[in-house]
Formats: sequence, structure tokens, C-alpha cells
Amino acid sequence: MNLEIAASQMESLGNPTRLRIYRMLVRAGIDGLPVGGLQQRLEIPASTLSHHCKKLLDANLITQERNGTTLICRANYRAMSNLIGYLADECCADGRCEDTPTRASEAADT
Amino acid sequence: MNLEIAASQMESLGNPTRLRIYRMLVRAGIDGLPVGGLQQRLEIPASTLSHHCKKLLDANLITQERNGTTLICRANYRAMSNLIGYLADECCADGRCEDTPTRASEAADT
DNA sequence: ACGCTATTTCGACAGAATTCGAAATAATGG
DNA sequence: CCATTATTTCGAATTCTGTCGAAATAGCGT
Repeated sequence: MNLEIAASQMESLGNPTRLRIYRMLVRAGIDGLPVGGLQQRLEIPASTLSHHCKKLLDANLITQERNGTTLICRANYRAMSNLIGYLADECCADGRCEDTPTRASEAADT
Repeated sequence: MNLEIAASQMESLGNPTRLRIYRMLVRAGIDGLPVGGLQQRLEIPASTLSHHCKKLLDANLITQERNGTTLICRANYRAMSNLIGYLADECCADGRCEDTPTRASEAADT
């Protein structure tokens, strides 16, 4: 995980429609949802949905697998974990933490 | 936490410069960093930095406190936790979960 | 091959984001 | 009050985003 990737993933999730799509897929679990299923729930034009799915795909936040004429979308849980980790990682590494008196167990000078 | 707020926070963090700012502040801990300190590290025009800080402030991701002529910026850790929670919340609520055998060996994936 | 359904690509448009320098404001010290 | 430092606001140029409908493509069943 690096800054550019994390930022592009954040940017992808920074659109309300895409965040809805993503959360639907996160909720859906490993079975995922077909594009058409998403469209029914979201009630947006297919072209718009396709555009957003591509963004999420490019950001590696979702995967797609063909099943006949339908395309199954799934959340990339690994990417989600990494992104979450990236946000909280190194919290307070350069200073004092909120509720802890001191960081006695760690090197004070870095 | 709701979709609109989460999306606006994601959008804020979706810009590489802002993500750098935010992570600097997360690292900095409760002491935060003055705007000038951020500028020195980022090496960007003050007006650009001010613009980005305002975005992060509007998104409630950081706070600012005046200390004389300098303005101290701090990460809003509460908001960070809520945002992280929002992403992972209700994971697989509508479907089967992944039966991943917790392999911590590969964390370098995008 | 043909028709049917699912999904994507194209082209266009309005609106928003990013960036910068110059000028303005805020706060302190002498 | 004036000088100095810290930070923000303004205005403008450029680029990016989100959205849509129409047309194109992909895969399957017959």
C-alpha cells in the first residue's frame, strides 16, 4: 500500500453513488451481485453504473467475474483491509497519543 | 455516520496532497502540527495548503486551534475511527462471509 | 445465423476541483 | 502605530468528474 493507491481508492469511494455500490457489495459477501442487480437497487442508467463500476475496478476495490451474460461484482476485502490499515497505521508515530500518558515502550527519538 | 458524510470524507482523502497532510497529522499525534510546519514538509504554496486544510476541516477530518499567530492542525481521531468503522460495518450482512484462514504472510497486496 | 438480454463504449455537456500568485487579513512585539 | 510573520481569500486558468442517451459489443439459447 502506498499513498497514490490509497488516494485513488479513497477518491473512488468519495462519490456517493460509488460508495453505495461498494457498500452493497461489501454487504453482499462472497457471492457478490451482478451488475444488473446493482442497477435494479440503485435505479440509475446502466451506462452510469458501468462507469462507476469501472472506477471501482480500476481502483482494485472490486473484482468482476463473468457468469454467462451476467457479470458478478464482488468487494475486494483484502484491499479494504489494507486501506483501513493504511489510514490508522503509524498513528501518533511522531508524537504522543491521545489517551496514553507517554509512549515509554517506544523510542522517543526517531 | 451516514453515506453523505462518509463520502465527503473519502473524497477529501482522495486527493494525494490532502492524504499526505492527513497522514502527517495522524502521525503527529495530539500535539498536531502548525500550518507552517505542514508547508515546510510539503513544499507547496501556502494558498494551496490553506485550500486543502479547509477541505479537511469541512469534512471534519481535522481540527484547528489557534496558538498566537500560528494555527495548530490535528487529526480528528474520532472521525477516523467512525469512517473506518463505516467501511467495514455490515460486512457480509446480506450474504456469506469469506472463510479466510487469516494469512498474515502477505500484506503487500495493493 | 438470429434474436435476446446484459453490459460497455462513445460523445457531449454542465459543473466541480486543483492550482497558482497577488492581495488581504490576523496576531504579536517593539 | 508600525513592522513582521502566519495564514487566508480572491480571481482566473486549466483539468477532472458525473451524468446521460444512443450506439456498440458480448454471450447465450434456439
